Amino acid sequence: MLLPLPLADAYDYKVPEGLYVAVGHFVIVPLGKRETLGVVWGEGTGEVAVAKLRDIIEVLPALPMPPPLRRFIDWVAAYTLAPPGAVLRMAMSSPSALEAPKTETVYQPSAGAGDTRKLTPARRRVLEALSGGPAMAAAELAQLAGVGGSVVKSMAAVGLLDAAERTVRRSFPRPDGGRDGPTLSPAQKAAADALIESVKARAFSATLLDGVPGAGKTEVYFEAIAAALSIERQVLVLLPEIALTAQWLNRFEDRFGCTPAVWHSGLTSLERRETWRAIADGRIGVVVGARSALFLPFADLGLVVVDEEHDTSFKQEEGVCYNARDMAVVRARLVAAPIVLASATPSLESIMNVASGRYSALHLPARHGSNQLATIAAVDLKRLPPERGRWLSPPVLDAMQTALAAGEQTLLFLNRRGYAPITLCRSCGKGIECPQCSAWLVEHRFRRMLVCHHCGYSEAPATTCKSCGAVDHFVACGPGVERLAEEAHAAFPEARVELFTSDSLASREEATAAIERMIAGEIDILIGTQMAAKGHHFPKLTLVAVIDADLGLNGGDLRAAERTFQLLYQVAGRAGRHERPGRALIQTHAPEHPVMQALVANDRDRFVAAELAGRSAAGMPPYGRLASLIISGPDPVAVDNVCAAIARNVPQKDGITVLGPSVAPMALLRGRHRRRFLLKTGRDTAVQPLLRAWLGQIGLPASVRLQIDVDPYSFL
DNA sequence: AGCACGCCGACT
DNA sequence: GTCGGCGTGCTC
Repeated sequence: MLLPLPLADAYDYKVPEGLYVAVGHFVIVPLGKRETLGVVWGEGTGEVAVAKLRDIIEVLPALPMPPPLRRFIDWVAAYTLAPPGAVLRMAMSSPSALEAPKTETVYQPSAGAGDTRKLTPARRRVLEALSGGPAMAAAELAQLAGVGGSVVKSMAAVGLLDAAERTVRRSFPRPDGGRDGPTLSPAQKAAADALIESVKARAFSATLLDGVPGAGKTEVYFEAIAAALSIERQVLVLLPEIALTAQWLNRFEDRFGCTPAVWHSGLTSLERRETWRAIADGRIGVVVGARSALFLPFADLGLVVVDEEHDTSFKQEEGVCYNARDMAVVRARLVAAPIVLASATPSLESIMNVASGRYSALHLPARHGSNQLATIAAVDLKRLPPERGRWLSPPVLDAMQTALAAGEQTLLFLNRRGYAPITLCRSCGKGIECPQCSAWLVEHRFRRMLVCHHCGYSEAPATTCKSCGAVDHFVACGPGVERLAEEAHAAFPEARVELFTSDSLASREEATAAIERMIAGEIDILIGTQMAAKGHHFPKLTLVAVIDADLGLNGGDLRAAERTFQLLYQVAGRAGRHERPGRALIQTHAPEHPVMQALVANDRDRFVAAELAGRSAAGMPPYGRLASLIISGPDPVAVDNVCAAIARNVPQKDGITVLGPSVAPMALLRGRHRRRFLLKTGRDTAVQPLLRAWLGQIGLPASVRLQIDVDPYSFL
């Protein structure tokens, strides 16, 4: 029995006499003093004395967990070294879906109701209302026939109507794969045909769908979705949470006649339950969701699509550390279905997988005429700096002026929430820090708060410095989006300026409304964090200015250059996607940096080649493998003791390097002191057995946690 | 993850 | 005197 708890192993239970239990059944079992849900995982281990075993209480009236999902959970647990129960937990996110669905009583004419002449007019109308149609609930039937509820009841009592119980289920519209799609370019058509073939093959295959922004990747994989629908198999589309927008759903609806089922953290428990059930019994054809949708109990999954496959938000870094893009490939393999990975800037991992033949690739060239890529230019901040205390350089201000005069829109991109990233005391020079993390508190001027972006701690802005007692000596340092909005207002008082960040737009609805205002041309200057960079089409947007392109490049992160390139390439792709030519201006202190050079030359291949060469030389992914261990706890001494024990057992083998223990980036997070080890191996070394052997014996005091992250992404 | 057990500060 | 804070440990 696997319980959805972070226990090391499955638990054994007895099957009471007369209870039928099979592998995959959802059950309720006793655990200590409480009862918990579980899934029958196998015959039992026999490791616990039979006398100690307790009885299964109940088998739940739900469809058993499909075998491929069980195998997937085991696979993910083994790969990530997470307890299997912790992975199961992600696959049981809607426990109420396992309970018996609600039923209602519905009525049909009985066999003996043939002769209607002797009936009262009211009774006759009831039978007419039912004639030829489906059975109906009493209230609905009474209303349709224009009679009181008692008429229906009495007819049932005298045998004119047969009563039956029917489960109440939310209905989901079925996307129609048979509708005509848009006219595809020859290249799109060829790619779509290849994907349709792989769907029809009902076998595992992985395909990278690679094309510049606006090349029409979505239309191409929509054809694969249509093919899966036509053979009655289910489709899972994974999108970064941020890209699951009304715009995407509208495109889907235009193609398939209805919106797909969605799965994300914002669903109500009712929506989760109904969606979960309909996926399990196959009534839902297409689910689009964030990474957690990987663990849904598909009855017959026939196609997986991961859009924006390079996006770092697919990587979960808390609890069970996994990359949904990589696990999606495994999920597809276990159900023998094709997977499509789509991106304008594929990850180096995927590019390598294509080179090695594990994935095939389909390339979409830019479509002539309709979508020209923006011209990209770097602005050298050393030569053309903004005024002191300002962040918009003269070339950017000029371009904004021109765009405004032409009635066109500008996007100012800055990946920094709040007013200013640091608040310093001019008297003693100290910055205001979070008490629980090694991070600066960020001023949010509109909310009148200082906020830690790592743990959520906040405090009211004070006038007195905690370090030196100076009064009113604080000064905001550096730019945040709020400050940029202030500057844009000052420079263009007549322009309509709006902020687009997770702070200014509290809900999905507000974000949608802001996007609509932008599309309608009601905004002249949009100022946003990466929320604004992903997945939107703004037809009147012709200028994108990247305020601080160097932001992602500092900090010694392995993937910094790759991430910066992907983000800036995406942002630049926002400009001029319709008839008007777009411009992207990238403010940087390092115009000579290979990332900037590749961007300006619009040469992705050159960037990829340079980056791959560097990774290869360093033995880093995708040429080598990494695992990170984070040891954390409130007491630094206890943390160091555990680190010492881990360091004593470091595996000694050729081709294995262990770095650490070192103070982890974010040395203090939510009040926990953090240390880190980094394990580096060759590409064909399996790191899991190594880590198991190494860390298996280490005893951990309860307050110290060891988190293993196989294939870490950010090193922060 | 719960839920209990257990050992030290402010209260009816 | 106790009510209760959450650190530690166990659950087939």
